[in-house]
This record gives sequence, C-alpha cells and structure tokens, in this order.
Amino acid sequence: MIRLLLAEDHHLVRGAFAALLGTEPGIEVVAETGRGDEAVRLAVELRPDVAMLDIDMPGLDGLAAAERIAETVPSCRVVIVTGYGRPGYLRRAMAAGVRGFVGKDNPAATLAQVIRQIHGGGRYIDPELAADALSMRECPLTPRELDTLRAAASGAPVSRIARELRLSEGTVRNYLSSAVTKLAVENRHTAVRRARDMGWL
Amino acid sequence: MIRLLLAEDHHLVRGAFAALLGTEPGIEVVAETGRGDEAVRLAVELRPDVAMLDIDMPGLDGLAAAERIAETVPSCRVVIVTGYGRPGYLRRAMAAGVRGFVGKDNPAATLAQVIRQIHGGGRYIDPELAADALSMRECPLTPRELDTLRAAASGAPVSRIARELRLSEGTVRNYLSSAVTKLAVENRHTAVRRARDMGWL
DNA sequence: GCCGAGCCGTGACATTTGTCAGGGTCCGGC
DNA sequence: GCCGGACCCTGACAAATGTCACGGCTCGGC
Repeated sequence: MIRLLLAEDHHLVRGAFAALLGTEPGIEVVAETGRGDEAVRLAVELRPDVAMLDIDMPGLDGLAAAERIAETVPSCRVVIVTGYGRPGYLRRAMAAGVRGFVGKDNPAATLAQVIRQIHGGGRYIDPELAADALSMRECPLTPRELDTLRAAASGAPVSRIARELRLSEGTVRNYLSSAVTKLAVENRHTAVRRARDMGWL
Repeated sequence: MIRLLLAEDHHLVRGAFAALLGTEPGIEVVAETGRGDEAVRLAVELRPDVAMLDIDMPGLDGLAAAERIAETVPSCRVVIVTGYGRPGYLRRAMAAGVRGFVGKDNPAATLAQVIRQIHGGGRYIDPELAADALSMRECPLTPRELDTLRAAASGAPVSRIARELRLSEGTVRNYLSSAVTKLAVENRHTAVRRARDMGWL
C-alpha cells in the first residue's frame, strides 16, 4: 500500500484528487492540506511514501516544500503537480530532487500511474514540459537584476525600489534596463511578466 | 438522475471532478470537455439538466459559454466553478442567468449539494464571494478607459496603443491617467492588474 | 603579477509617461 | 431652450523611466 500525502491549495480540487486516488487500489491518502508549510510538517510526522505537491500554495510554495522534504524526509518521494508549465519551475524541481513532475493537462489516469512509478523508484517528467525546459536557455539574469525585477513586480516606482534595495535610482534603472535588453522586451513591466512566465522570478 | 455536463480546462482536474461526482448517487456525468465552445455545442446536443463550467477555458470563457447556454438551452441550469474570486465575474455570471457560483476553496462536499440544489430550482452563491461582490462598487471606468487599459495590458508603450485605437498619444495618456486616479493606484501597470483582479478588464 | 571577463554601482542625458487646463459633443431634467 | 454633467479628445508642461559611458571590485587563467 502506497501511503500518500496530498497538498493542493484549492480545497475543492484537493477533495476531487482524493476521490480520484481513493478509487485506485494500492494507494491510500494518509493526509491532505492546502498549505506548503503544513505539508512539510505532515511529511515529517507521518513519513508518507509519496508526497504530491501543487506549486501554488500559501505558506510555502510547492517547490520550497519539496526542497525541505527532500532534506528532512529523504525516504519520501515527491511528485509535483502544477497547472503552470514554467520551464524554470521544472529546473528548480529537478534540483530539489523531485522524482516526478506532471502538468494538470494530462488525463486523470496518468496521475496514479506516475505515483506508482515514483514509488517503485522510477522517475516521471511530463514530456511536454520537459521539451519546453530543454529548449530553453538558462536564466541569463544576474542576482541583482532578479532582485530589482522582483521589487519591480508589484508596480512600484523606481524611487521605492531604490529605497528597498538601498541603491541609487540610477543603479536600479540600470539593472532594469539590462534585464529588459537581455529578455528582448520593451520595458520593465513586460520584462517582469516574461521572467515570471519563465519561472525565474 | 441529474444529467451533468462538465467543462474545465485542466484535464487532470476535470477527471478528478468526474471521479468525485461519479461517487454521488443521483448524478450522472453525461459529457465532459476542456473548451468553452465545445461546452455550448454539447449542451445544445445533449440537453443536460445542469452544466458545470470553469471560467478559465480556451475557445470561449465560462461566462460567455454560460450566456450562450442560457439563450439556446434555457432548460439547462448553469453553475460556475472558479478559482478566481473576482467580483466582476460574479456580477457577469448573475447577469447571464447563472444559478450557482462556487469558489474552488470550498470543501468537496459542497459541489454535489450545490448541483442538487440548482437542479431542484434553487440558487447558490458562494457566501465569501458574494460578500466581496456586494462590498464592491460597480466598475467606475468608462468604455474608452477600459479600451486603453486593455490595450495597455500587454505592456505596449503609449505610442502603440495610440496607433491601435486611432487616438493621439495625449488622449491615451489622459485615459490611462484617469483610470489610475479612479483606481487609486500609482501607475497604469498596477491599474491594469487592479482592473483585472476585479474582473473588469 | 597581471589581464580579461563578469558583476556591481553611479551620474548625466534623451525619451517616455503622467498631469493639467481646457474645448467639443451628446443627453436628460427643468 | 438651456443648463449641468458625463464622456471624448487634445496639446503643453513636469516627472518618471530608459540609455549610455564610465569606474571599482573580485575571481580564474596564464
């Protein structure tokens, strides 16, 4: 019997996943939660065989939760299930030692299969998303550029970003301009969106 | 037996919903799809008792699909299920004659209850979302302001927006400025986000 | 040691964006 | 009829943003 931990922020979807997996022989959902930090706590406490994590969660996002679980409960295999096919996410997930990565566009039957495969020691990467990630170059932005982009993401004016980061306004403008050039977009706002779409932000 | 049409763009989630509702006595899923236009076609063809629509779908969004179904298959009651609690969406849904509106943050048991209630001639509005919508004023933006905001949403510079809308740059800046003031935000980019969050865009 | 590459930081300058005052049109109330 | 209000549109001016040339720092290769 595979003991499964289920983490997904939308209550309704979580319940539906539980119903779906409940019909599968050999799989038992031992706990479910809508928060990333809760997921880590439950993994430590219950030592499930497999943890299935959504990325978009309050408290701690699914990728960060995966990292923590890999550190503290190495026996627990992690599969990420996400609606956003962002190349950077897949990269981060792989770095975190995740064993499975599945997009929400797959047929329902895939899910149980993947869980069994992961539990058996295998790996599963959504072929669609893998192709995207491989065809994609690494993030070309420097740490400082990412900092400024993150700070700019809320729509704050340069003056505020500069204060937050303790930089001169000129420097902030410079980083943003550089990011804009590297991402080949027109202005920082589209740069923010592009970076977010890539999963870099 | 309640004959149900299920429309939700994420295949995996759709399958999970089908599994969840499949365990409910008295409910039969007669068709499922991931596209809004398909949902309308299937409703016309199969005349289900209830259609459960997600908002975020390719082809035709759930709200537009609800409008079409209300026109062409009045016997079919519609319930909207959505992850985004945008006040404007609820308003549009009500205007379209939707009988139920449920956020994805509800417990799984709610769903079947709501479907039964709708089918019995009742209505159900997510109390959480209803409160948001009622506490919210109507969209204060004029048609032209909405046009410019929509055009600005992609991050295009004023010059391009002006060309698209056949306006002088000054006029475009003026509309955007007006929208920014009305929404009480700092610049057009946050204005775009705010308007989108409200479901006005 | 020293050279080059890459990152961090800055100010001055050009361009874009935001703000303001104001003119034109349409429509409903009196 | 005409008044007030709401909307559409514009150009001129001020403020924010984007661009550029430049200097300092660290680190790895030679």
